[in-house]
Amino acid sequence: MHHARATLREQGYRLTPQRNLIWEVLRDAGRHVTAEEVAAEVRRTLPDVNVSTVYRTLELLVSLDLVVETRLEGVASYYEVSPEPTHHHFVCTQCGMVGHFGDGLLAPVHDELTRRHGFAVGQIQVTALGLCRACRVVEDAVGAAADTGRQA
Amino acid sequence: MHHARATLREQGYRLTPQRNLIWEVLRDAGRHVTAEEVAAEVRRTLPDVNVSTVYRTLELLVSLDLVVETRLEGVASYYEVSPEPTHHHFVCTQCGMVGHFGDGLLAPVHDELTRRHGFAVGQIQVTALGLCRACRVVEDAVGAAADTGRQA
DNA sequence: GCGCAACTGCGAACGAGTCGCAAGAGCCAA
DNA sequence: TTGGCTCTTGCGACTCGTTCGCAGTTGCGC
Ligand SMILES: [Zn+2]
Ligand SMILES: [Zn+2]
Ligand SMILES: [Zn+2]
Ligand SMILES: [Zn+2]
Repeated sequence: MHHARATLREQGYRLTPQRNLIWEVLRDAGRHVTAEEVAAEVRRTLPDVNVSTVYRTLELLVSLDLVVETRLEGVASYYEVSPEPTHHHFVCTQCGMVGHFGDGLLAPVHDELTRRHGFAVGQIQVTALGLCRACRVVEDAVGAAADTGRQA
Repeated sequence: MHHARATLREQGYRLTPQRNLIWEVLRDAGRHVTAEEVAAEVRRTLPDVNVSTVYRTLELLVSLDLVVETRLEGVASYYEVSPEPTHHHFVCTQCGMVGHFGDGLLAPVHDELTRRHGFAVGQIQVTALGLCRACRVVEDAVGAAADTGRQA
């Protein structure tokens, strides 16, 4: 288990029931959750916890490197307990499935930016959008019949 | 120069002053601009053009592959006249400079997703955040003296 | 236990983007 | 040239994720 509580205390932050609970929810979720999802889950125990508290706490946890935030295009940010190795995401535009792949695959990018452009890479955000295996099957089946996918 | 007008007409879309102007602004900008920036520039000529028209037109131009839209984490989308080969961006968090790098560097990612995960990649969004060469120099100079960068 | 700064809840505000609708205007055909 | 059909536009209201200010509450060092 992470030492979120310890880290908070060490840094001089107060240990409140809200923070405790938000951390636990996040840790037990074991997947990518939005702030709203966290709030919903948290409220099953503490019904009066406000979204702003959730946002503030998530921001705090992120600043302490206990949680990582991933913003994918346009939609809500996703939060997850800091995973050991840096990773990136691929998201199925059909069913919403989120998958991971390692940062190592981006080595050529790091290289190019560093060597050719003298750019000091802070973080790289990569999100691949597409269709997961399951949805691809469905798509194929459906696509065989209908193809009126044009919009005026 | 692109044939936006021709393309529009060919596809049966009407050629309105708004669309014309929005296209010109985008083409003459020669860089990444947000919808709001486009709107502001457009209104210097046609003061009554509404944001929704700008959004609708940008969406249309994107659908015709005349313009590409790039969403970077959290902030507004930015638009640019379609560049020849697919490319991605690196953004200086200090001065806002935006650079490009080719899609080829992501080949390993494409491979991994396709082969290992059976994922049909639609598009990949990559944005590297960091410091450009120029800002790195400044940073170094400043960093030597002050280092009270902690927030409570 | 006390007190005060840190924290929370609340509600209002934000900013990007979308939508429905009625008025306006391309474009084609006559 | 003139209809006039339909695509477009402007407008205003709305959404949704997120942030903010403030007044009231509470953790925690004393
Ligand atoms: Zn799927
Ligand atoms: Zn993840
Ligand atoms: Zn810079
Ligand atoms: Zn670009």
